Amino acid sequence: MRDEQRRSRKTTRRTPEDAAPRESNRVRVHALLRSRITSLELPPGTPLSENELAAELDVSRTPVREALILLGEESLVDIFPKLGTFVSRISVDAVLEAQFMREALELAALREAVKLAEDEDIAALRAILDAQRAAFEAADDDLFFEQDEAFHRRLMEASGHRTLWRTVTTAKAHLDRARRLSLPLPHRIEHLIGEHREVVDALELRDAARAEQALRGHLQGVFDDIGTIQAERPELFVAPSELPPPSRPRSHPGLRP
Amino acid sequence: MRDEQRRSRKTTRRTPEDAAPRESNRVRVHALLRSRITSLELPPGTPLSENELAAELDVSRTPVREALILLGEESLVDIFPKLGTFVSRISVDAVLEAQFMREALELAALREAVKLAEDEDIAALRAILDAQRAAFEAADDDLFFEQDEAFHRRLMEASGHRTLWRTVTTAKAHLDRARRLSLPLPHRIEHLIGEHREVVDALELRDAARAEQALRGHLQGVFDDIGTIQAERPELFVAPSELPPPSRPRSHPGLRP
DNA sequence: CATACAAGGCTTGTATGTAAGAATTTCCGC
DNA sequence: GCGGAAATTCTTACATACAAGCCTTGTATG
Repeated sequence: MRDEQRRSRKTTRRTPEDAAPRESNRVRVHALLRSRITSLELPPGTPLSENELAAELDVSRTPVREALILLGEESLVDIFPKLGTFVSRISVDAVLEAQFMREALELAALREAVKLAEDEDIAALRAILDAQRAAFEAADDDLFFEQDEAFHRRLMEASGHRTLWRTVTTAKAHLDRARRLSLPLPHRIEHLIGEHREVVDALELRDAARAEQALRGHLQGVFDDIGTIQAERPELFVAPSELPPPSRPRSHPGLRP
Repeated sequence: MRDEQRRSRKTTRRTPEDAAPRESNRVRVHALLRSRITSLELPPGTPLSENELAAELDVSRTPVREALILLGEESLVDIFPKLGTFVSRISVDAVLEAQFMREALELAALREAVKLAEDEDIAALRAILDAQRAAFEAADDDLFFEQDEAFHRRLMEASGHRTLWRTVTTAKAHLDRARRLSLPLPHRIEHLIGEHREVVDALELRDAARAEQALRGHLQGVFDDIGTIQAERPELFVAPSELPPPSRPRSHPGLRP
């Protein structure tokens, strides 16, 4: 199984695809697991065994382990030495910090975007808005989330800060997991799109105060939903300053379909 | 951090030493290298070989490698696959982003601290100020830096955001390396202490506007110094959007005394 | 029946071996 | 002397073997 990776290396010639130095297994595994966690395909509490993941993904333990360490650094998994690794439960503390951080960074960027945004930026944002409405009407949750992410990312790019999105992404992870659960509420969705539009409108008019107010309200509104979710799905959360190491179940639900 | 989570198990007995479950080699190596890099003991451009580090630190390559991957994630080292790993040069882009991020987060926290700070917080901050002045008079650069860090950290704690400091720390890393070089300028130092004091004064008076203005000026001033440093020590910097993989020297200067 | 206890199976942490890329050096043909 | 290919030697990426801790569970013993 694992021998397939050894094939096709001795190439003397270089096809255009080869020019891009195939990303490492560690990066791939990290991206894959991250996606599965933030999409709730792997819900909080799920045990993640290095051995099982290595077998499933057909790589050795090494890149899997390295990916898990990185996820642990993002607090997306909890690693208990000699005991096990688990998808982290959603911590109210972590969500609060993430919300604070996101608000501080996105608002600061917005203040600069008001001064710097070009027509091109406005157009790109409006295009994302349209795509998001289309996703809503098609009831495509995944696509809707993608476009939501794209909107905030593009907004930050308009402020000239490109590398900063990475930091926001890390902070967003815990928020996103909770938000996924709130999507079934259909009235929220249309509201979200309207809030996005208001930000763009204010941005186009170079109205810093209004833009800031609109974005702040938007981010706060998203955050408020989380309280509702916690009441409905308490098992996904962990109370502040309490973190019980989950006992190790023999079965690993959710890993194999 | 994540270490104290293992308390309250089925222990029949626990000696005091056992209570602290000896941190892993990976964590130790990571902390050590990070310290050496931010203190400029390992200057930008220094090659870091997994084998050499493992031999020097008397561990295997595995924890060394994992520590390097984490440092790469923080952009403190650049890993070129199959080529080598090097202490990253100071990127003007990265410094700009770090400065922006730090300013956004610390100012947002300060706005909350004005509302929340207790007498105890003010007293702690003033104590740090005294210690910093003492370090200045003793011409102890390392201690001065420690107290500078302690000041900003304590300020953020006063805002109630404890875990956020970790994020700021990551952002600060690049800034700190540059700032280390500017310390020899003695007139700056006294100025810094004065700026710190002004922040505390405004905080005590609950004067949000003045506190914000003082902290913003302080952070900006620190940043301005970096331009001077870059002119004096260009070899430590890398121009924006240019990243030449450094050729691999046969000797590894600076690693062994 | 209850309980102490040891064995086994899981986990992560660490060490080490193997593969393959990239830069330098060497050496051969001319 | 010079050019270029091959050998050398470094590197990281990956695979795997071993060590040590923790939990479950079967079992013997009171």
